[in-house]
Amino acid sequence: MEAQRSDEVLVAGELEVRPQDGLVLAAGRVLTLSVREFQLLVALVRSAGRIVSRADLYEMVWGGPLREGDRSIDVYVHKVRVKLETALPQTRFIHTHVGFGYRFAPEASHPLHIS
Amino acid sequence: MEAQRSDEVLVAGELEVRPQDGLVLAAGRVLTLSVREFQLLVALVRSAGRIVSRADLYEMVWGGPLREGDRSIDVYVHKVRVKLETALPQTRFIHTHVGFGYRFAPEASHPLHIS
DNA sequence: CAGCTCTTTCACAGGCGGTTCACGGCCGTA
DNA sequence: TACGGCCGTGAACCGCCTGTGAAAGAGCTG
Repeated sequence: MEAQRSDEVLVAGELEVRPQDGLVLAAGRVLTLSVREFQLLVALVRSAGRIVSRADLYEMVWGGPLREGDRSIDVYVHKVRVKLETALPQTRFIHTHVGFGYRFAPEASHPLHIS
Repeated sequence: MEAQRSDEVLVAGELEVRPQDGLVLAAGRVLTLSVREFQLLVALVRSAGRIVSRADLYEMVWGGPLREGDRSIDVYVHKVRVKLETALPQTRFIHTHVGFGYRFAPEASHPLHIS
């Protein structure tokens, strides 16, 4: 059963998402996202820590099966990344796992140099 | 608390594998593996403690008979070993049994009684 | 209808990953 | 010692996946 979500607040690092209000706060300041961008972010945040396949992500946000050759997800991931990056440059939120999908998790942008 | 049933989690020492999420955690930190590397690791972990022949391993991961002269398994065992070793230097996970195959089991890298 | 924003599609490029090769070390055996 | 099977390992080849800017299409507002 679903949890009571009328006052759901998702927090990830400096990021705060309020699904029912259509509101995103980055370090306390309002982030302006389009509908699709917002839906995608919510889907990712709700799956935080796990890798979500493109097919599942598409199903969650667009509500249908991902068609062959559809790149919408890539484009929107990019758009959301740009906005998150602009607002919180020191943190990376959306991680690509080639062949698997995307994983949402706040991590430092500049981990100690790997040599 | 949330009850998640299909959430199989394989644990071996500091290593944690979540087959359905495509996720591997080493000492709590995300380990990035390619699809093949991940499949191979899952196959090995599911056979933990037993020696698995190359033929069986190939069958499990590649889904077909191992062809004469195919070295893919050796290459991928090496790749996985390198990543596990990098993340958890103090433990050896994949052991070679010459002429038989590989065995997965977390064991200390440096037996202290040998000088 | 005009103009705007949002969404989707297109095209190109770079990088990643799967497979195969090649070389070398180790270990039995003749 | 010489040979051959088995395995470790670095690297090349090449196709596919993903990032990304831009164009085209769809929808909203006045």
